[in-house]
Amino acid sequence: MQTDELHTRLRESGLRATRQRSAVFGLLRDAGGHHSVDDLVGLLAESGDPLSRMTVYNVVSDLTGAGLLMQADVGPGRALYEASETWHHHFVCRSCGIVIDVPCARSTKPCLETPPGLDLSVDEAQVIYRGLCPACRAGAHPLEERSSERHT
Amino acid sequence: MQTDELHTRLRESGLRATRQRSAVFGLLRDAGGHHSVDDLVGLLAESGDPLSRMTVYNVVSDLTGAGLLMQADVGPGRALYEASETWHHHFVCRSCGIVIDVPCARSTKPCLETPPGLDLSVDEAQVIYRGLCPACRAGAHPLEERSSERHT
DNA sequence: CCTTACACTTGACAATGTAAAAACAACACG
DNA sequence: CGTGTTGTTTTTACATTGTCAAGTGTAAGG
Repeated sequence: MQTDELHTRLRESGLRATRQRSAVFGLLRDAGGHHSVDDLVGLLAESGDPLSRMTVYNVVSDLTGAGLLMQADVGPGRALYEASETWHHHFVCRSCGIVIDVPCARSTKPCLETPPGLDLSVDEAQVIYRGLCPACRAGAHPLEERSSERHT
Repeated sequence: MQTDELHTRLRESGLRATRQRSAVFGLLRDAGGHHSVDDLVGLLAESGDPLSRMTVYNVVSDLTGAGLLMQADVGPGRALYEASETWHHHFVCRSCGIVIDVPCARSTKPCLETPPGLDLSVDEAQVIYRGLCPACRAGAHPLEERSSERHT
């Protein structure tokens, strides 16, 4: 992850290549995973390049609009961002909350269509899988008992 | 939607039948649609039965845990609740933000499985469809221009 | 009725996201 | 290589959403 390559990627996407954008984009690509804005602010401060919270909000918004980042749909609450190249979905553990990427069967978007009869133009369909991760299923993190889930 | 029926539904689900729980449950069933907690607080105040914000948080949490309500996955931000009986997904308009129910092809949960090779026990899969609703596609609400969506 | 466990309320607080204006920097151009 | 324009970053203040803890109230079984 060279500075020059980040610069080029930003310019190619029609954005000005600023130090702050390179820092956020590079961090998300190098660290991988899913990160909230405040998460990124903390990581950047640790790495010796502190950015204001507002700047990180601006940067992730701009980079997401340009397609360089994507917002991970993991339910209500804080927004998570990641730098993956390929479209995929997410598994969220009900017990520990860990987020695990799930490959998408189709490589093109949208990977699912709405049933016929609805006059909706879908350009993207993101799936949230919920359940227990291997560790929690093994009883490693019995933080919350969720017996009596009575969903139909 | 009789008071007695609400009372019975609550008791059947193992919950105490309080005025507040009946009010929230009845409102969501009668009004339909997807509502945030503050939304509900406002509607209840208008209807002459004001409840504290904390109470509404507690009630929707209890009723969701009992399976009487479900949380609608519509992306990061505020949580939305609804009283639908059948499992379904949601379409979210990128322009106006309207949420439209989308029937689920399978009636049993989970309606989607993760690809093989991942050791995950999925009990639920919820899909978020994004795109433009008919009104916005017709140019009725051109609030945001989102040209140059460059997702891979 | 009366008791008791559970629910509701209140007030303060934490976390997350947004708005507006001034200081600053990228980069196209000469 | 300077320089001006335009977009970016920063700061400060604030709005929204959700949580915690302690005290009061009430549903429901005996």
